[in-house]
Amino acid sequence: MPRLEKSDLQKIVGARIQKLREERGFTQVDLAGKIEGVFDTTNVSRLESGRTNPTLYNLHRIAEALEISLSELLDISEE
Amino acid sequence: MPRLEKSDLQKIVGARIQKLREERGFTQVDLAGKIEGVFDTTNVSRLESGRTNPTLYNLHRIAEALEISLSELLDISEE
DNA sequence: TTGTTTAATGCCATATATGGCAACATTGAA
DNA sequence: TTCAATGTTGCCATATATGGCATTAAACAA
Repeated sequence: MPRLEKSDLQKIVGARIQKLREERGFTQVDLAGKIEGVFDTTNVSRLESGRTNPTLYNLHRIAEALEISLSELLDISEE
Repeated sequence: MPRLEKSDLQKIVGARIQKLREERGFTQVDLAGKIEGVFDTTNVSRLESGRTNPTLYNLHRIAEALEISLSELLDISEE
């Protein structure tokens, strides 16, 4: 399969975050609230829709809030 | 174990990149050259030393260059 | 209908990741 | 010694992630 472009990677990871969030019955506001420290709900929406290129630390904080490891959050081998 | 702070996470991931790079016998210049597109060697040094908070796409490109999955690159369960 | 919840989006300001280059120190080979 | 290779750091400019807020729209309930 071809190289994953930046925007495609963002979309895949964003869709994965959304799927994991919905599986837990969280709204975007819920998720932002569970994330350690400051995290704007606007950012949840942007990340889930793949509009931005998230940082390591934010991915880590999202994984924490979803109670999953960073490695599992970024396991996109099924995509 | 306590929450991982931002700078600690950066250091752990940076050390992991360095370890994987050295296992492959690459210099920082080699690694930067193997990364798809533009990637400055200065950035390799900064990321390995944990001074910056890398983005998803750059972590993906580094994983590609190291011929490892993104998920494996970020598997820090041993740290 | 009206009101609420949820999510997306536009805008702006700020913080910071990165590119790029120069300077420097260290190491080891010639 | 001199030279090259390697890595770090400081600096600056640019790109972009994020915070924060307002607006909009859809879905649904009262």
